[in-house]
Amino acid sequence: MLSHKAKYALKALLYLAEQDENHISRTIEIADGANIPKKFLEQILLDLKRGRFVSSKQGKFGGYYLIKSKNDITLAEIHRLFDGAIALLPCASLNFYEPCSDCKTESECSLRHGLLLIRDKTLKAMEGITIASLVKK
Amino acid sequence: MLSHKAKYALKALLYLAEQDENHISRTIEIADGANIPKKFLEQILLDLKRGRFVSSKQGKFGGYYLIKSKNDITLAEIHRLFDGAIALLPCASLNFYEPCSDCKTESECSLRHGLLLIRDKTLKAMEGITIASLVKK
DNA sequence: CTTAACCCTATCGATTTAATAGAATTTGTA
DNA sequence: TACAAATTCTATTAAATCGATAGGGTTAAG
Repeated sequence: MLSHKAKYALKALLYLAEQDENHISRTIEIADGANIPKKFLEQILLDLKRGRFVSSKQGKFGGYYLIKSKNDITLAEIHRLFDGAIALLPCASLNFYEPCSDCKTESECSLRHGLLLIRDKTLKAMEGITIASLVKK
Repeated sequence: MLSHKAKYALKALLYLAEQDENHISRTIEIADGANIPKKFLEQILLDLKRGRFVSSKQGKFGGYYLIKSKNDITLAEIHRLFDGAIALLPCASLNFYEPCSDCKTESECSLRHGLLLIRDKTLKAMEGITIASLVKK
C-alpha cells in the first residue's frame, strides 16, 4: 500500500501538471486544490524538490513548478522516493537490495526467485503509469 | 514489502510442502528448519490454521500439516491474510475496498484508474506464484 | 523594512510490528 | 492416573513507523 506521503505527492504532481505552462503554484494553493494538510505538504514538496521532480522559487510570489516532464514522472519513481523498494523483500529489490538475515545456508533464499518475477511485472506496470497518463482521464 | 509474518508464513508453508505425505511437523521443527523464532511462528501457524491452509493435531506427537494443495496456495492469498490489500490504495482494492477520505468532489479519485491497472497486473503475477512453484527450484 | 512565501528541524501521539511470556488445554502412553 | 509433549490463547513489551503539527529561519519582491 502507498503511504499518505506518496499518495499526496502524486496528487500534488497531478495538480502541478494541470496548471498552465510557467505557472508557479503556492503550497497553500496545492494543499487546497488537492485536499492535503498544508504543513505536511511542505515536507513532501521539499522531498520532491530534492528528488528533482519539482523546483521552487523562494520569497514573495514564490512557489513550486514541475521541472520534469509529466510524461517522464512514473509511479515507480514516486514509490521509491517515498515508500522505498517496490519488491516484496529486500533480497528481490534492485534499488534497495539487502541480503536476507534469516536465510542461513544459501545465499539466495527460497522465496527470492518467485519474488523476482513479481517485482519485474509490478515494476513494469508501475513504470507505465505516468503523471501525464493520470491527468488525461 | 512483505511483513516478517507473511515471509515466515511462506517459509513455513514451504517447509510443510517439502515433507513426506502424512508427515506431521512440530512447531519447533519448522522453526529450526526455516529459521523462524518459535513463539512467533506459533501465532503464524494459528493464523494459517484459521485461514484453512493448514490443520493441526494437538497433544503429544501433535503438530501441523497442509490441508490445501501446494498448487493452490498462492502468494496473493498469503499476502491478503497477513498484510492485507494488494492494491496500492484502498479505493483500488477488491477485497479491502474503502473510499478515499481525501477525495472531496468525485467518487473516484484521480489516482484510482491508474492504480487499478497496477493492481490487476500485480494480482495476476501474485496468483501465479504458488507454494509448489517455490518448492521445485 | 514589511510581507509573503519557501525552508528546515524537532516533536508528538497513535498505531503497528516483531517478538516474548506465561499459562491453559489437549493427547498419547508408561 | 500421572506425566510429558504438544498446541492454543491472551497479554505485554520495546521499538519503529506514520501522519501530522509546531515554530521558527531564510529568501525575495516591492
